[in-house]
Amino acid sequence: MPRRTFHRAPEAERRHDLIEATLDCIAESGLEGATVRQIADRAGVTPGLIRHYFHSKEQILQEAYRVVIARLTEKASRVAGNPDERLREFIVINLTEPVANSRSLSLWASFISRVSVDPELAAIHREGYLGFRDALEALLAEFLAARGEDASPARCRSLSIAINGLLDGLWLEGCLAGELFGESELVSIALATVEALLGLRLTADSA
Amino acid sequence: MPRRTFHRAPEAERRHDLIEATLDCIAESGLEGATVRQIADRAGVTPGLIRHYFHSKEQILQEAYRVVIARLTEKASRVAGNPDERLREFIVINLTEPVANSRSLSLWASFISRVSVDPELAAIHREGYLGFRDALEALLAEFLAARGEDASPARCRSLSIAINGLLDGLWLEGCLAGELFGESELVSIALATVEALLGLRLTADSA
DNA sequence: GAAGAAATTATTCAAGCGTATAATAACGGC
DNA sequence: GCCGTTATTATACGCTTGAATAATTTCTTC
Repeated sequence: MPRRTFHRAPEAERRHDLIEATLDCIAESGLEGATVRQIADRAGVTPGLIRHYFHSKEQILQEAYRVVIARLTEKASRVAGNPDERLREFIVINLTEPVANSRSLSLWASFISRVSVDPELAAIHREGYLGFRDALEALLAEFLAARGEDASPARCRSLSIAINGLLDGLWLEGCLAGELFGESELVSIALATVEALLGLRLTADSA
Repeated sequence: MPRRTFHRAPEAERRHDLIEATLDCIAESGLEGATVRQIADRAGVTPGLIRHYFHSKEQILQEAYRVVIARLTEKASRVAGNPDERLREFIVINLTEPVANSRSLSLWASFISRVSVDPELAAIHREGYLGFRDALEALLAEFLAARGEDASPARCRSLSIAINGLLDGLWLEGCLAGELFGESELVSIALATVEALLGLRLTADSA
């Protein structure tokens, strides 16, 4: 019985493939479906190889979580334009594809359920979360200042907590049961709510 | 070696104890920590007994999820008083103990991550979720009507989606990192946001 | 093209899993 | 106070899990 043939891949590529395979497994059948054997299978390698690149299964899960968080936050950190457009864009991005879809939620929820158990995951989580809220707070401060409104730290903090909560909640609902909402209904609701909260219009064309 | 002694418990009590033990295990170490043996251990019985009361491990998890959802929603469904007070109370309840704490989140997140995998859990979830949103929508309609405001179905729907999202998100943040927020800070923020959204004050003393 | 390094496979292990079945002890009815 | 019912324990089975180790193939370098 001949050994199966294989090719040696660059370390970065192999690690990337293994993490992608891990995410696929989790998205498809949850954390308990992400066994070393399943992951290896999907990546087209044998189980032993995983432990050649990662100390343990825990470690590959941690690195996979970093990737998930990065994808959930990177898009939003790259908004461009004037303060109006940036704030508006931030809201839209977080409530539409590819940030908002059922796969994202599956991944997020799977990891969240381990955050309270695994301190390492908790650290990764907090870092991503605080970064997200800080970005939103900066956006708000900038926006309010440009409009000549009160941009005091206390107010920005309150507003960013509220808007962050709103976005989280709507994102969750949209991912969980997107078919219950009309096309871009959640985006409209989010924009209207933020406008009511700020007492200002978010013009789409304020260039 | 003598057999260990035991006492025969009424069916309802034993089922209740087994489900509580299941929730304890999940809250403490996640779904993968809730093994038949661990659950039995914590309930002070032997593993075999679990299958005397539940067809399978899947079934005990489903019933445990029903309990979790019931606890997250039952408190809010029992608000009393005039429309003002009821809406206000609904908000407060959902952002304070015992609905909002890290244990609730652990349980919720553990199950949510299985909702996309197990159709039976998905059904249980949807039922609880829709009930919650309907309750909120009814509360809103009542409140707006009492104030003589526009209480059209379309408006109530939009508002309830927004407020539901806000509450979900703030609940999540509070549970995940309660120490980042001041005492009742999230409640204040939620109330202020809802007031801005409705364009009305939620007086605490409008009896 | 031979040699050496190391990436990859193959195989094995002990532990833990959910489940099944048989033995037994507790309790209610008589 | 015995007796039948059945809740509960005890034991065992087959399977999967994460991990460890040894064998082998690939690729680079000279």
